[in-house]
Amino acid sequence: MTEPKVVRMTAPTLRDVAQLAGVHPATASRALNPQTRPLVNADTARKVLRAAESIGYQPNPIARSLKTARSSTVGLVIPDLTNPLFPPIVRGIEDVLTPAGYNAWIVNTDNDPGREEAQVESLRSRQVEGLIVATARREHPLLTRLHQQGVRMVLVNRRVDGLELPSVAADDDAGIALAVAHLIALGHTRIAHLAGPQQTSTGVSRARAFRHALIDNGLPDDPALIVECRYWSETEGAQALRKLLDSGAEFTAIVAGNDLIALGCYDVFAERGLTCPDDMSVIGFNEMPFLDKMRPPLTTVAIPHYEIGGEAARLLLDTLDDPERHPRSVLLAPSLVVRASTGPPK
Amino acid sequence: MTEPKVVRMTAPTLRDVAQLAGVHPATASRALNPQTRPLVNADTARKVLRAAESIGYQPNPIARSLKTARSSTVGLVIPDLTNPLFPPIVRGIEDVLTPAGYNAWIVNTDNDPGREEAQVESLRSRQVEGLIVATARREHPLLTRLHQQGVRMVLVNRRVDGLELPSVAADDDAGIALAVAHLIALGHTRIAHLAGPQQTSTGVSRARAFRHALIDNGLPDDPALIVECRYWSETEGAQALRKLLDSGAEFTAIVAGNDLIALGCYDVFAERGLTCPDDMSVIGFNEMPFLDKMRPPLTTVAIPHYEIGGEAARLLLDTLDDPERHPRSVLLAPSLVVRASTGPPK
DNA sequence: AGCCGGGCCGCAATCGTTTGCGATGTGATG
DNA sequence: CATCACATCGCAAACGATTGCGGCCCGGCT
Repeated sequence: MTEPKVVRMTAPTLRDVAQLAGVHPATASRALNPQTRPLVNADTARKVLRAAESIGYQPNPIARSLKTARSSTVGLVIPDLTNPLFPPIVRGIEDVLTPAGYNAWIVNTDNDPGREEAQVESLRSRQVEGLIVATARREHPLLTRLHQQGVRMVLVNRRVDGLELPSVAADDDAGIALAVAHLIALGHTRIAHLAGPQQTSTGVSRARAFRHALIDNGLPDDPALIVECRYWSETEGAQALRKLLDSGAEFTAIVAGNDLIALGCYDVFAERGLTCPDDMSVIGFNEMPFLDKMRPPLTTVAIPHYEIGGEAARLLLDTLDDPERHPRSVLLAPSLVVRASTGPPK
Repeated sequence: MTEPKVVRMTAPTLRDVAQLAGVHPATASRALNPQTRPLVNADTARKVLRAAESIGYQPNPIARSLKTARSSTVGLVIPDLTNPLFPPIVRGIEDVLTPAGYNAWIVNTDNDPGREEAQVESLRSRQVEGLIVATARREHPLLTRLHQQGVRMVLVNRRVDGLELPSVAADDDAGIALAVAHLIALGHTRIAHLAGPQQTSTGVSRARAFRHALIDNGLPDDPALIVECRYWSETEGAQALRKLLDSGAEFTAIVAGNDLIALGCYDVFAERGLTCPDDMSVIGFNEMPFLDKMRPPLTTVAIPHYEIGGEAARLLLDTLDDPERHPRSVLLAPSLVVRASTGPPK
C-alpha cells in the first residue's frame, strides 16, 4: 500500500521551513542566520534548523539579494581568459573566495573598453559586492569613476595612475633585476628590452626597472635598445624585434616584457636564421605553462600566479569588511627560472 | 545661482521611469518590454522609453529573476580552466550567448564530483536557465539526475552513456583516422595509442577509432600497444609511455589521446635519450596554443574550439526556446596539422 | 439610445527574503 | 502588588519587477 506522496516541484522556501517548525517566517529567518540567531530562543532555533535540514532548504540567493542589496558575489574582470597567465590567478582567487562564502563572476573584456564598460555594468546590476580587476590601464576613466562611486575593488598585476587602490602584483623591479643580473653574469653587455605597452603600469615599471638594472650594473642606458610593444602579444613581440634588428642596433640578449613577447621573438629568430641562445639570448616574464617544452625552453621570471590571485581575493575581502581601511598593496617576490634560451654571447 | 540638484544615490527604478512618464509602473513595464509593448499605446510607449532613456534606467535583473524565475543566464561547467583547451571554447560560447541576451556563469570543478555538485547547486539556486557541461563522464549520476529533473543542458566534448542529450564535439573518428593515415603514409607500421581515461566518452571513442583505423589500413590491432591514462594530463601521459616502453613492446609512433598526453611523452623522450621524431613520432589531439613553439613542434589533430563553443551555445539556446525539441548532436570536422614531431621511422 | 467590443491602462498580488517595530509573556524588583 | 526590563516572537512592509484581472472610455452597431 503506497501512500500517495506529494512531490513539490518547486524548491522549499522559508515559509515551508517556518510552517514545519511551527513558527513565523521571520523567526525562521532569524534562526537560520548565524548573525541573528541569538535573537531567538535556542530551542526554537534548533527546531527551525532541524526543519530546514529535513526538507533540504536552501535559501534563495536572488530573493536575498533583492532585499539586502548584497549578493555574496564578486566580479572578476579579465582582459582575455585565453592568456594562460590568468587561469591560475582565477584559481587562486576562487580558492580563497569560496571558503569565505563568496562566488566569483568571471567576465572577459577582450581589451575592449566598450565591452569592459558593458560587462562591468552588468556585474553591478547583479549587485556584485566588489571587483577584482586585471585590465587596468594607467589612464582608466572607467575605474576612476567606479572608485569615485565607492565601488570596492582591487587591482591585480596593473595599476591606475593616481588612484589609491589596493593592488597585488609581482615585484617587477626585483624580477627584472634578476633577469638582467643573469644575463650580465653570462657575459652580456648589450641587452635590449622589448617593453610592454606603456599604457599599462606593468609596462612602464618593467621598462624603468630595466634601465635601473643596467645603470646599477654600470652598463650604459641606451634608448636605442628599448622598443615598445603595443600589446602583450606574440605578434607584437615579433614586430618589435624585427624593428630593433632592422635598426641595426647591436645586442646579444633580450629582456622581454613578458613570455608572449619573448615567444614572438622565436618566430623572428626562425625568419632571420638566428639561433637561440647562441646568436641571441632571450628571457621572458611570468612563467606561463609549458615554457619548459618550448624550443628552446624559455628562461623566464616566475611569479606566483596562484598566490597573487589568493592575495587579491584576501585584499578584497578586507575591503568589503572594512571599507575605510587604508588601501594596502602587496608585491610578491618573483624568482628566476633558468632554461635554455639564455647562454653566453658568442 | 545654482539650484540645489537632488542626486539620488540609488539606481533609478521602474517607478521612477513611470512617475516621470506619468504612467503606472505596470504600464512602464509593458512599454519597456518588446514582447508586451503592443499592449500599450504607441505614444505612451514612446514617452516611457524616452523617460527611461533620460534617467538611464537599467532594469534590475535580480528583481526580474525573482518574479519570473528566469535569469538570462546559463552556467558553464568546466573541469579546469587551466587547461588551455577550454578558454577558446568559453570564448565561442560567450560570443553567441551575448548577442542573444544571455550571460554565462563559469565554474570550475577541478574534476572533483563533490565540488561539481556544489557548484551546480549554486548555479541552480541562481536560476540559471541551462547548463553547458564539459565535465561529463560516461557514468554520471549527477547529470542523469539533472536530466530527469528537466534541467536543460548541452554537453561539450564528452557525453554520458545512455543519456540523450544535445552535444557538440569534434569528430574523433575522423581525427584519429587522419592521424593514423598520416603515420602510415610516413611508413610506420607499429603504432601505439596512449588513450585518454576510459571513463570519458572521448577516451573510449578515440581508442575505438584508433583500432578501427589500424584495421582499415590492414594493420594488426595489438592490445599491447594501447595504454590508458587515468587523466588527460602530461604526467599521466608520461607515466603511460614509461609503462609502454618498459613492457618491451616495439613501436615507432604514438597517437596520443590529446596534446597534454603527447607533451608528457616529451619528458620521457628526454629521460630515455630518445629523439623525436627520429626515434619516435608522436601526434596529439586538440591543437592547444603554442604547440608550434614546442620542441619539437607537435603534430596534432586540430579541432575548431571556438566553433565548438559557439555551436554548444546555439544548441542550448534552441533547447531553451523549445524544450521538446529532439536533441541534436553535432560533430565538427577536425583537421591535421603536421609539424615536426612526426617523421619517417628510422 | 442602448449595447457591445476593443484598446489601453491601473490595481494589487506575487516572487522569497529580511528587518524595524510592536505585542506578549516572564521573572525580578521595589 | 504594581512596575519594569528583557527575552522572544509575530506583523507587515519593504526590495523591484511582472502579470492576471478588471475598469474605463470610445467608437460602431442595431
